[in-house]
Amino acid sequence: MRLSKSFIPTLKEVPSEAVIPSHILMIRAGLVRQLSAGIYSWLPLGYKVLRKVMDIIREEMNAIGGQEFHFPGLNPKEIWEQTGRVEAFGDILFQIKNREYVLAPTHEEIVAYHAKGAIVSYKDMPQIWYQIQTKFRNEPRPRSGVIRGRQFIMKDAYTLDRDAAGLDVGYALHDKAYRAIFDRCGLKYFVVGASSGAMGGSKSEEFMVKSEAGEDTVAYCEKCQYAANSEVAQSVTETAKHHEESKAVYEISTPNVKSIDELCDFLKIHEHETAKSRVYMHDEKPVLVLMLGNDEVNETKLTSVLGGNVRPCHPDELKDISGADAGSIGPIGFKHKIIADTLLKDANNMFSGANKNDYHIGGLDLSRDVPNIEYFDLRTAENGEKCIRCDSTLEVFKAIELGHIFKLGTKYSEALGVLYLDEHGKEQPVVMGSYGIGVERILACFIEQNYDEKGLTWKEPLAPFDIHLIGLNMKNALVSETAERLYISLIAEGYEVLFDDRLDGSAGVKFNDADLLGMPIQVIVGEKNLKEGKAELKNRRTGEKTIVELEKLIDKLQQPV
RNA sequence: CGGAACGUAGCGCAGUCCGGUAGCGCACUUGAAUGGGGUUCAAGGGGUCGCGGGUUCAAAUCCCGCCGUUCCGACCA
Repeated sequence: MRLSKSFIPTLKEVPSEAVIPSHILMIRAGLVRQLSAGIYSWLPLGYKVLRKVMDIIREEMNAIGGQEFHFPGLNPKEIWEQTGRVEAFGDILFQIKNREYVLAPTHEEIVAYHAKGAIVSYKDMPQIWYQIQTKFRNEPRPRSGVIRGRQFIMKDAYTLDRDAAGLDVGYALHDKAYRAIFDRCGLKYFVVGASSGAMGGSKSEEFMVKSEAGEDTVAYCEKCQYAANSEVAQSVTETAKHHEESKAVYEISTPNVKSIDELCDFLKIHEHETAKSRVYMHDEKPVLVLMLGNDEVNETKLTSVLGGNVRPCHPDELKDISGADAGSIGPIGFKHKIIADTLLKDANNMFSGANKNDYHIGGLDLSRDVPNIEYFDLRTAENGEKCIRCDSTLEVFKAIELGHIFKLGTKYSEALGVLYLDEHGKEQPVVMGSYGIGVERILACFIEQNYDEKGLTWKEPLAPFDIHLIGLNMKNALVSETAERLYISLIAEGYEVLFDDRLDGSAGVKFNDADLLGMPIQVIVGEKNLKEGKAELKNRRTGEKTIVELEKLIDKLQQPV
């Protein structure tokens, strides 16, 4: 493709609305342009890469027996009401104003709708249905460019099976296909076991890419590949000590001491000699949660331990419940349920709040002084702690969710009446799985992992072009004739070539554009080398330059770099 | 939804405090020079100063309301 005739608007300056590297570079290299918050237009160069990603996805989905559909983005609201998801999605669901339609944020309902009455026998299954299509979600806060948008392209797949065993097979196939897709795209990723969440299924796994721009926090063990969302991640760390001699409880005057740090300073003690108190409302009944030292309560873990609704108490509720304000609350004399983190199990000689403002207690022995205490894992794993599986060191970092595979079960088939007859003539609900990939996120993540100070650094198979051919001074007849000839023969060799044939534009402009656009190989044709019948090859990634005789250029390209 | 910032030419920004006929750099057009790392010179074109209202002889500038964009947080099947 000739640059002189292409719409590839590059930007020298950093657009002010972009913050993360992939977003900045996607705009600067003319891949995308923003239309509105969380809504992007794909420009020709960006869409070319996106098509390559989609082709890889199609190949791998077809390889596991997937059949490609194209479902409508506009859906009748009625179907969404039947599964209760108009309410479940709430404000995230876009609703059309002048007709009873919604813009589909996902397609479980539509898949179930088409399966109903068409998948009627156990002989009709298994089925793998997928599509690559635009989804709409009214995100309250779009961010990070294409990574979190109000409109985005998703590959979503659905399996229809007769039973759980069939679902296991479909699930495993998708796991395999997803690994193949992300491997082929050249991404460094890892797989995280996720909580089943509100979708109502059993097992789910997330495919994640480490990134500062991520919205999930995960704990990861390099050695044994243990990976978990920090909402559920566990770790091994030092427990509170149990001393031989258990002191009696005594009260200490601690004026203006509120935090654990202040208490440790004031009493000259270690943080692991203290038990921090947090009060939550569990279905409108107070619960005291004790944590070791400064550990924070992991509210996801707390909620799954207690069940029901859990929220932190408001500051003005605390005095009524405990007799003291935050900073002086403790287990002794607390009249409601008390639970503690496992690190505190059987701890004694501990310091904690006295349920009396400006007082703390010492000599706390949890098993002696708190009769009905129960212990659970309630803390959040932190960077540098030990892996629960292999005792190696855990790394905790932010990550972007690229894909999610999910065992749905029969929630949608039951709600919409998608039933089949088994070999005994008995009516059964179809068992579903759903599997998503953020197509644009693949591209954004690839860029997050592949760029330098000059710009993008593509590699096969996502590179929009194999070769960026630069004719330096195209007003020079020899240069332009040679470059034109090279352009034709490179294409004849089967390369995808972007040809900078612009008549104006100095060498510096062309070099910088080529580095910004980041094709793997640059072929540079200029007067200097042409005098000796040579041209230059440059490896964009390594910056390595080689001067080659024109006749040998194509041979040289075919050698591994 | 809570907190904060910003909105002036295609892009990046100054001007706003302290009201008085809208500026800079890049990009663009024309001409010339240059031609291996964003080169140089000259001449140009392009702006309802986000929108609406108010104060004033006079508003990009002060006041009120709205909209938009971004960041932090909450939310995230």
